[in-house]
Amino acid sequence: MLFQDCICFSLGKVSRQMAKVYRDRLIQYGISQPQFFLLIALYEEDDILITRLSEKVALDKSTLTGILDRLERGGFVKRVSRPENRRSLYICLTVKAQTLRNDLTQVYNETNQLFFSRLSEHERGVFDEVMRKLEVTSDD
Amino acid sequence: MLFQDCICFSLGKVSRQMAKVYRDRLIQYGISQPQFFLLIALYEEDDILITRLSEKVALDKSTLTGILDRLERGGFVKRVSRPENRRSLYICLTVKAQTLRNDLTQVYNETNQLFFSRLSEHERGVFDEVMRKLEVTSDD
DNA sequence: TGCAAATAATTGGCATACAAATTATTTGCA
DNA sequence: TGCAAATAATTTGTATGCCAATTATTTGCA
Repeated sequence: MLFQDCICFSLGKVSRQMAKVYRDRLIQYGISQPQFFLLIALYEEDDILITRLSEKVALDKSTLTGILDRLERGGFVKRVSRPENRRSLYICLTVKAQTLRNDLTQVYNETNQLFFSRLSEHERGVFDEVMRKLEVTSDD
Repeated sequence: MLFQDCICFSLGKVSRQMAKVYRDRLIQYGISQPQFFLLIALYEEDDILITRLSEKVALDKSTLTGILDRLERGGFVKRVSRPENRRSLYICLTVKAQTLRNDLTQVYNETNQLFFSRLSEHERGVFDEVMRKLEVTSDD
């Protein structure tokens, strides 16, 4: 089988290329693409547990620790501890992040639209279905 | 737009999940998924320049430096310098890597087949076309 | 021919990304 | 009630992955 025919390689390649498009558009805001996706996830659902956030963005909790460190250092989020359960930490958007909400949401929509618009209605439907079918759950 | 509808997020998520499937199957050979893909690319075309290899696998040359370091340390490849051009380095598979060729090619084909088989003939065609359309060249 | 520009690869710096181990806290059951 | 098991997050270690800068070599042109 030719190298280019590998689904995993193909997905990874396009994924990296697309990430760069986001990177270039996010430089002005001082955040990376993974940090950006976390903020978008938090715009959708603020004040949530790290474990919940890690499920949402499909990244290991230990990966989030680092990204959240940098987002917190940049003043975009805060780790909030509540007395009910001192084990858990809630991630909350700061005023700074709220202020950027419109801007970042626009980058989010426009960039996705940039790629989305290359596909026909039919292709979009099939693509979604294919992504759903390729998702890995608990099997090999 | 809902978070899950972002093409880039969707691609990255599935890409990471699929990488894990390869990872689990490669543990026994002592190589990582990126190292594996490099070897597969070399099985297809051995004795090639690093620059050529980096185009083939769509990774930055500086990224390859590290992966090749580890492959070389593991005895899978060698950096070969030729007198015609002392700037260039050719990457060559070792006997050890050649010996593993059948095994690794089988992992490569079987794992891809695992995912490929989840799609219908039509979906495969559309998927290829979509990946082609989403590739980023020199535009935003 | 000589030297600036181009090319090939590496280095250094930073940010993911995951797995295994660890810490702190809470649960649940004997 | 007490303590083992479960849970939440972090830490540690290793490996990507990219970019900008650097080193070494080769090209090409004035």
